Amino acid sequence: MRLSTRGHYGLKAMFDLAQHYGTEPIPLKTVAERQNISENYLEQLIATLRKTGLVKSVRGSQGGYILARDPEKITVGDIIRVMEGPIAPVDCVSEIEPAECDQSDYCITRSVWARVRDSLAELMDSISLADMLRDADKAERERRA
Amino acid sequence: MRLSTRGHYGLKAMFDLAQHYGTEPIPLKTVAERQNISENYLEQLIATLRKTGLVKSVRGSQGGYILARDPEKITVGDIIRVMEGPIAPVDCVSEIEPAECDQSDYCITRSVWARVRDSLAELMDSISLADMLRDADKAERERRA
DNA sequence: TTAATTCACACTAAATCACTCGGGATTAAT
DNA sequence: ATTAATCCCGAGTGATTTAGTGTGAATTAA
Repeated sequence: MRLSTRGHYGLKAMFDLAQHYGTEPIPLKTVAERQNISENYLEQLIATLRKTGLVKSVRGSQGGYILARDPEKITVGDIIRVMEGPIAPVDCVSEIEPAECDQSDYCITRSVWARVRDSLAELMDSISLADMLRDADKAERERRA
Repeated sequence: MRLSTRGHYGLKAMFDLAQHYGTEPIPLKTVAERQNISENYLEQLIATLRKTGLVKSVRGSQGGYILARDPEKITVGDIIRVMEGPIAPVDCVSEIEPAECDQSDYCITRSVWARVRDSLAELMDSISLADMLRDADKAERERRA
């Protein structure tokens, strides 16, 4: 039950952009340095985020990336689905196009994985980037207190 | 967020043994055929289950495998931890020995994955093989009705 | 014109996955 | 005592995925 670095880094990068939402575009290099991710690799990952409409790019000097919409309207689930594919502990309970399975009618393990899938999806869909910003703020205040 | 076949097949095999708990030992061949898993491969997997004390084996002719304890006392979480390792969407929130991370103090994405881990663990620990047997029973009755 | 940047695409070493295979050890049944 | 059924063990393997690197072209602000 692990995420690959795609999802892991993807969320980090999106959170970084959320922390600078509303300002100038952030160059990838900056995000990569701040989040400690290989720039070349992150370039590939953010291409996915751009193609699926989660971020927008500004080309040329002084360019960079910005969130495509308000942090309130982007959830962890959105990002993970884009970076890792549909939520599916096993193929036969994929959110989209569940794989055929010889015994799907009476397979009880399948229903366990469906519950796991739903629980994962519900949790990840309930956390927005804005929620994370608020948590970061709170943690920051507590650290200073 | 996928399980490998280790966890998937592991649970299937354990559920199969649960369905025959209290009778003679079940030969691996039978489990493999019923669950549609390669016998050679399942042999490897069940070795893990035996070494960690979830099943017991009876060697020799008429031998096979039996659950090491009551289905009520074995949870999906027990099986998945044995087959897939500690629950950990990302290494820095592993249930055991979380990997060091340069920014663990203030990393908000980390706290997201900790919540995901806890939610996964709570759900999987709450489902026992006995629960699954009851569900199977219920489904069976409904199918006949 | 230059420097900073995104964008596209090809490549790759290492790890993991999902097995197969061969053969030895143990034991019930005959 | 022999046979057949079974567990047990370790080695090997092809395919896929992972986590990158590298090269160079296109775009644009300064």
